[in-house]
Order: sequence, then structure tokens, then C-alpha cells
Amino acid sequence: MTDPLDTVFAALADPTRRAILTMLLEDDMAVTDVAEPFAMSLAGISKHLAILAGAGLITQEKRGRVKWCKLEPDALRTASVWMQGFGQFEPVNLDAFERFLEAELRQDGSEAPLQGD
Amino acid sequence: MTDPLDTVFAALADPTRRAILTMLLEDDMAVTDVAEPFAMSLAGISKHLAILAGAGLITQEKRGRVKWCKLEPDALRTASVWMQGFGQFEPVNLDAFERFLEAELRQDGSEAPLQGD
DNA sequence: CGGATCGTCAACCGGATGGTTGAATATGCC
DNA sequence: GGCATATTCAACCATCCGGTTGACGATCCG
Repeated sequence: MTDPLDTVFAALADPTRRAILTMLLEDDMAVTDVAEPFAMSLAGISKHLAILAGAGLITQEKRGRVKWCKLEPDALRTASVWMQGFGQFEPVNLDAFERFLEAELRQDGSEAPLQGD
Repeated sequence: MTDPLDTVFAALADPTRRAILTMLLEDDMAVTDVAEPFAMSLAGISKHLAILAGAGLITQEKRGRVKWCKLEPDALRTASVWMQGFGQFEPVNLDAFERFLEAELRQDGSEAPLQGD
């Protein structure tokens, strides 16, 4: 019932919450700033943030009177790993994974020359 | 509103539906057979299958009076790619991805010797 | 034809979800 | 202290969701 996958996937199923996560990719944000671009009450956003935090996708730290929201991409790994089980039996066509690898190598191999895409 | 990610993630958020997907990994199945291991009415399972089909995670083909359910792992790729955006900016610690790669290489390199884990 | 099997439809139910508003709680500042 | 800011709490609402039951439409088979 309380399988972590349940809460993570449920949290990801809402477009507002995914948008919030995308915003948090750039930087940590205060609740009010998260809410600003949305046509929704602050309380509504606060609820969404609580759900994201409940799923472990973000953490919130209160400093002074402002509560900072921080992305926790680790929580996505469980879900990602689960999903991989379904790609694995398929013939290799996961170009996205290839791109991921390239980024990995580029980062790890310091200065491996990279020919344009 | 009808972002495909919404429906895919929502479909994945239910443990029964994930279990069904896992079952379908092994082979295509008839609706009745899908329902068999669950302590749930056939109509209940039928609804779950409709949701999975709506998300594109499975397809259903009626042959005679039996309706066959087939896994469509392609639908997962969209979601998988979306999720990767959140792992990518992180330092490399995605051991699961490494395992995935090993499996890939093993499959692709035909008989590359593999030292034990 | 008549019966059994396969599956969905329709109506219903309780509980969760996404959203609102208004009051309440902290905290910072003058 | 007193006011503004930041955030949540509580109550409420409409809707969706997961599940049931019972009736129904197809299809196979004797």
C-alpha cells in the first residue's frame, strides 16, 4: 500500500508538480517563489509541495520565516530502475540512454573531444 | 491537461497495475488470466486494463471471445526520458544505470567475457 | 437452440485528490 | 508593540478513483 513507487509515481502524475520539479532543477526556491508563476493559491502550491516532499522528491528546510525547497533527484532513481525492467527485454534502441552515457563520459573523461551532434 | 505523462504516471501509480505490467513482461495474456492471481473482481481488473491501455502501456486485441493484452514498453520511454532530466545534472552515482549498461554490452558484444559481480 | 465462458457496461459507494477561502502561526522589521 | 511577510491549517467543495455487484452482449460448443 505504501510502496514508495506508489507515492512517487502519483506525485509525478500531476503537471503542476512536474513543473515545480523542473523549476527546482535550476535552483532551490522559497514556497512563495515557487507559487508565483502559477495561477493558483499559495495554499494550493503548499499542498503540492507537501505531496512532493512526501514522495521524497523534494526536501524543505525552514530558514527564518522562509521555507526553502530543494530537489531530491535520488527519489527518482527507484522509479527509474523499476521502469528499466520494461525496456531491458527490448532490442536496443534507447537513444536517450546513449545520450546520457555521452554526458557521463564527457564528464568523467575530463576532456574527451566531442564531435557535434 | 491531457499530457501523456499525466496518464502514464497515473497509470503507474497503482500497485495492481504495475503488477499487471510485470506479468505481461513474460507473455501476452487474456483478461481472465490477468485477473486470476488478484483478489479482485474481473470488472475491477478490466478497468485497470482500460487505464493501462489509455496510457498506451498495453494494447488489447480481441481474438474470438478472448481479449489479449500485450505490453507496450514504448510508452514508458517518454516517461523515462523525462525522468532522466533530473538525474543528469547530478554527479555520477547511478549504479543502476551501470548495471543496465553492462547488460546492454553483454547482449551486444555477444560473448564478451564477464567477470563476476 | 441452449448453455457456458469471456468481457464490458451501468450504477453505486467510500475515500482520496485538487482546488478554494479565511483564519491562524511564525518570523522579520521599524 | 505593531504591522507586513511567509506559510500552513481547517473546513469545504466538486470531481476522480478503486472497487463492488448485477445485468448485458459476444462468442464458442455440444
